[in-house]
Amino acid sequence: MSRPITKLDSIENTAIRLFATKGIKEVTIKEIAREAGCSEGALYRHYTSKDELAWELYKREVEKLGTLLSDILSGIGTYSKRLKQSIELFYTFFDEDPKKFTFILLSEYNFPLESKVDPGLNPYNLIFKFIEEGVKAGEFNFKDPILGGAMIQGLVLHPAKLKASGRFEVKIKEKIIEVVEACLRVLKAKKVGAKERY
Amino acid sequence: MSRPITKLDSIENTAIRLFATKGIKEVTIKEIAREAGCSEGALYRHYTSKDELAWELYKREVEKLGTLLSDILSGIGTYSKRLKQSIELFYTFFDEDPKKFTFILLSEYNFPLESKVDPGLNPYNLIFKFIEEGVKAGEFNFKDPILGGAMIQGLVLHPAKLKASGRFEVKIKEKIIEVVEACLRVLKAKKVGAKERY
Amino acid sequence: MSRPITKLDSIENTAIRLFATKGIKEVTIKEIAREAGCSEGALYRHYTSKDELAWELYKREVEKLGTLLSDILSGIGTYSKRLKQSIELFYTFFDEDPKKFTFILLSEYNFPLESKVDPGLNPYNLIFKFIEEGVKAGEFNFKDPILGGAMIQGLVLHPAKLKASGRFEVKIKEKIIEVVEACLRVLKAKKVGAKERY
Amino acid sequence: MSRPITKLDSIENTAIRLFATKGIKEVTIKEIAREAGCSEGALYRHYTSKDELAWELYKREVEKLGTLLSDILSGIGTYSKRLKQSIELFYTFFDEDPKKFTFILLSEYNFPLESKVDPGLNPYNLIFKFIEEGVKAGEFNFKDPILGGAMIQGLVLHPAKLKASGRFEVKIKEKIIEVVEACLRVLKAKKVGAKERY
DNA sequence: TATGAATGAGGATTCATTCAT
DNA sequence: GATGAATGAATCCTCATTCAT
Repeated sequence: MSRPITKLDSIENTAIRLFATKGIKEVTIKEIAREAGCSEGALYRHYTSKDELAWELYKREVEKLGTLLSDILSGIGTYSKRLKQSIELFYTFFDEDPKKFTFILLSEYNFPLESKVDPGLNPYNLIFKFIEEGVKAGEFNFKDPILGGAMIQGLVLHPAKLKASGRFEVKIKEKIIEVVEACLRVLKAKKVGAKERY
Repeated sequence: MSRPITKLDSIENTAIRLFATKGIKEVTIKEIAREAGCSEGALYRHYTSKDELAWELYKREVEKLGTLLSDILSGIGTYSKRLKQSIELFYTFFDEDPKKFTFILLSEYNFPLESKVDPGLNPYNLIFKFIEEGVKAGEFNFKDPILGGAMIQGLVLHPAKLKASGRFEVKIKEKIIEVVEACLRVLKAKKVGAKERY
Repeated sequence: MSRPITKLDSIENTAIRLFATKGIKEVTIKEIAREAGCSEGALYRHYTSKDELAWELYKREVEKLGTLLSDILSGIGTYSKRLKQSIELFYTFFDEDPKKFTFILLSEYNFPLESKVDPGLNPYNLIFKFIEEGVKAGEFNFKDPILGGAMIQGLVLHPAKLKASGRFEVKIKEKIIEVVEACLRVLKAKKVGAKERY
Repeated sequence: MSRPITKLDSIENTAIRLFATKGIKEVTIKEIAREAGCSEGALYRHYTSKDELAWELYKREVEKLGTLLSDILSGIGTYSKRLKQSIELFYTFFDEDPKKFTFILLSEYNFPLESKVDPGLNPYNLIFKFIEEGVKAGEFNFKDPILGGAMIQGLVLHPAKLKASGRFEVKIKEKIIEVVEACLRVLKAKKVGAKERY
């Protein structure tokens, strides 16, 4: 299903792997063509430029993730349960290809501001909306849902990013429970008196 | 105080601003020279290459932040208090120059692996060590301090990063209390039964 | 036969002509490209750098000459005869392209010391070996064959070099007999009493 | 006498040493200034450009050698004796500074054709004239004195050049007698029958 | 007068893109 | 359609020369 079947698949798999591993600027058309086993000119049959190629592949992967995420977040069950399923999704995605994961989740800034992923499939948007709904539904207890969403995103993604960069040696999937618990503490816990805290 | 005073200051301020805004690869020597109001050759009086320029500026800024952070984390008071002060530091630093902040905290991967910031001033290292100590001291209650550190880092930095990218419209400093509380919930809260959670 | 046939031939003929005429450092890639009627980038399809281009052309020409010389020197006939044939070879080679001739025979010092022509095709080496053999065989009568070889080399090449530099107006091939005779006098003549000489 | 006394001397000695060792193009003004212990600007007080500096130093050294050579060649004694003295002069000059020697005697082609050493002090010219006179005087027996001069020049200089390039391991001064004898054989010996030769 | 920072034209090289085959 | 040689603009960097101090 995810194996290269056509020549186009092969090009795209090669390209996204290279982009994710080395960064867009560091990958040359020649290199993609060589590793994909096609000519340089062939790439221009499907994409009008290297930048478009990078953007389209990025967008597709983001939206692929966004589709899965959307299915989970709009599913049934408590918000907490769906949050947990989302984190499992992220970390599964991460384990399949850590470099690609960070490319997808951390390189939006590589593209021009006018390039936009479908907002209904933008993982960040989806999480914001989800947290907001959870708060409205009374399951999450958080004053500023946007801030909450941002924090949850960082809390979940940063350990993966550190691992991908080689600075954090763990099996990321073994940490799912702890990460989920941390999220829920952030989102659900009753306020504690300031005195108690410091 | 933060205004360019000498020509070298001007070059460096310009360069780091451009690097932070567009990414290192996207900035040309010509562009730095033009915006700094000097010749291209002048850059090579102080730095042997564009890459060295980028690395030195990056390293300097990281270590500047690391020094301040180290002072706070090794200071007196409870771990919670010092954590709060650290977050205030980050968000102050962020407000001074949001683009620079994300450049400093998110671009280590732009540099060759052998380039290393002084480990005693590496903000990530410092936070890991601090959380670990807090756990040992019994003030933080967390099984895996490395994971805890990674989550805290993401939780604090991601809202700032989103703001810098224009996707999150808040005054980041107004959120300090909420962010601190979230961190403490992650690090201190008693375990809750699984049943209660989902 | 010596006309450019392919584009690569044209590049190489142009390059070696320019290198020989002006010196490697004085020739620019732009200039080679313009005179060869191709783009600058085209040069890099065949050679990884200007220096490699220069070295490869130099090496090829030296070894071409070395091959012909080797055939002659290892041929049949007296040493004197083979010496004569060698000088005919040099001067024929010279007449084809005087600038190239001096480039080949006088520019070894332009290249890094670790760059080495195949020693079995190095004209200087070949001549040294030949003179040494001629002395051993008793046909040449010379105490120090290395010195003898060096003198013979200078004696033969210097007239050509002067002519190439425009300071010596003769048909170099018309001088073959005189040059051969001079060589043989150096290599064969009985010693003369010192008194008689001065 | 040849020690640096003034700052200008120091600059010039440094410059010619560097030019002779590395080649003109490979030497930078900065390098000369640094090694001579003066500023870059200072060089322009005495010379209008680097090329002029190189040319003036070259010219001076050639003419210095030319002056000594002229004294010898126009001196008294047989032509053979004066030839011997000339060779002693060359090899003494060589031993003092082999790199400079080759620079002086083999780099005329580095300069524009319109740059000319005083013809009365040009070593090549002097030798040509000397051989010609020796032939006219009946002491040398050579049909084409220009060719003879060219051969003698090569015969004498080439061993030195090889030594300077590291390809010929001898004490060059110990070879004076053999070189002189070789020259005289070239210039004086009676013709030998062709039959006898080959 | 001496300095050396600053200049900027010029050089080698890269690489996205085109297009003849 | 597919190829990959050719293009040449754009990039980093060098260094002779100038000139403010």
